[in-house]
Order: sequence, then structure tokens, then C-alpha cells
Amino acid sequence: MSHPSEAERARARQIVAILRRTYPDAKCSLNFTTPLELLVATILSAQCTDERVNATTEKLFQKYRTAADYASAPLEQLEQDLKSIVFYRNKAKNIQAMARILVQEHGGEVPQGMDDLLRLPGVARKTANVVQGNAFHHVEGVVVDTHVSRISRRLGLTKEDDPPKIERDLMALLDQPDWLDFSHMLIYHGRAVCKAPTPTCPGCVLLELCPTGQERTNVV
DNA sequence: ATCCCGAGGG
DNA sequence: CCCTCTGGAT
Repeated sequence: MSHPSEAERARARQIVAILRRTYPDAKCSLNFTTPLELLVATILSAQCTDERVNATTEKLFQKYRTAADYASAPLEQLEQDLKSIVFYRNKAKNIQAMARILVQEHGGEVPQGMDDLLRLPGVARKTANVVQGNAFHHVEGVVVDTHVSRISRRLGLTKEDDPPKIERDLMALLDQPDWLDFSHMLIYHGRAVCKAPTPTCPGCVLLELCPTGQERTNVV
């Protein structure tokens, strides 16, 4: 899949066009006003709904305004402030370690480069792509979360299982200007229609272009 | 492959 | 009690 045919790229463009008509306002669902806020929110969003993250960060961002605030807080205090988020101990530890690197190596700011972002604890390609795309309007890759992985596989856009490999397939298949929106639209689609256990294929706007949907609706 | 480990809904 | 929500590090 690293060298998709022109037919495969054309099919991908059709999928993007339909998604754009269906989800014209798709965007990042995390609330943030600065790159630091988005970075913290995205770390918190692992295995957790954006709604729950937003409910937590509403208070969190009033208390922690700078990287130094996270860096200097007692870890137990930060843990308590993240208590309602799943994996809160890991996330508190990662956010504090991340903030200390921002203070010590980046003047308290969030770095824009992929390599610098990936060196931060709790940050892998998904989080780095979210921050680059939504805070810096700089798109180097495709955001591949569980929704993007699942739906890309169902649509036959990739056969891979490993998120970095899925990302490589999608980067080869999609036009770069579509990368960020593609993920946002699939995330909306995944929440509303193409759900993990039980996709509601009848009525899906992508049914005609989806091998999995064809299979499911023919059997049932 | 396993660990991390909360909240809301049925 | 069980399932759903939905990444990163070791």
C-alpha cells in the first residue's frame, strides 16, 4: 500500500468529498486557547472522551496557566486535579515531566518540530500531529487515533494494524491539504455512525464506497 | 503482550 | 456487574 494506484487515490478523494459534505464543520473537539492547553488536553484524551477532558480542563487551565505551573506543582496535587480522568497517575506524571522539559529546553513554550514533540513524555505521533495541526497549523502527518484506524481499515484504505503503518498508508493515499480534516471527519463519523462494535451501515453516507458496509448489509 | 485504571449507561 | 469511551510506555 505504500504506492497506491491512481484509482485508489481517486476513491480516497471521493470519500473525502462525501465526508466534507456530511461533516462540513468537523474540527478538534478539545477546548483550548494556547498550544500548551492543547498539548495537555491531548495527553489527557488518551482512552478518554473529549467531553470528559473538557470538563476537567475547564478548571485545570484556570489553575495551571504556564508550563512552570505544572513543573513546580506537587505531583500529588496534580494527580488530585486529574482524578476524574482515566490513567490519571500516568498522565499527571507525564504532564509534569513534559512541562519540566518545556521549561528547561524550550523556554516554557511548546516546540513546533516533530522530533522535539516526540521526545516529550506521553507524546507519540497521534498527539504530536494533533498539536502541530490544530495549534500551529503545520501538518506533517495524519492523526491516527482509534477511530481513524478502525474506519480506514473498514473502508479498505489500509490493511495495517499498527498506527504508524496506517499513517504511512494514509499519507500516500490522501492529498496533504486533506490530512487534518480527514481525521477530524472520521472521528465525527466514528462517534456517530461507524462505531467500534456496531456500525450503523444502513444509511451510512459511505456505504457504496465501503467494502465492510457492503458485506454487512448484504448478509443482514 | 501487558499495564495504566475513571465515569456514565444498561 | 458488564460494556463503552478510545493512547502511550515498557
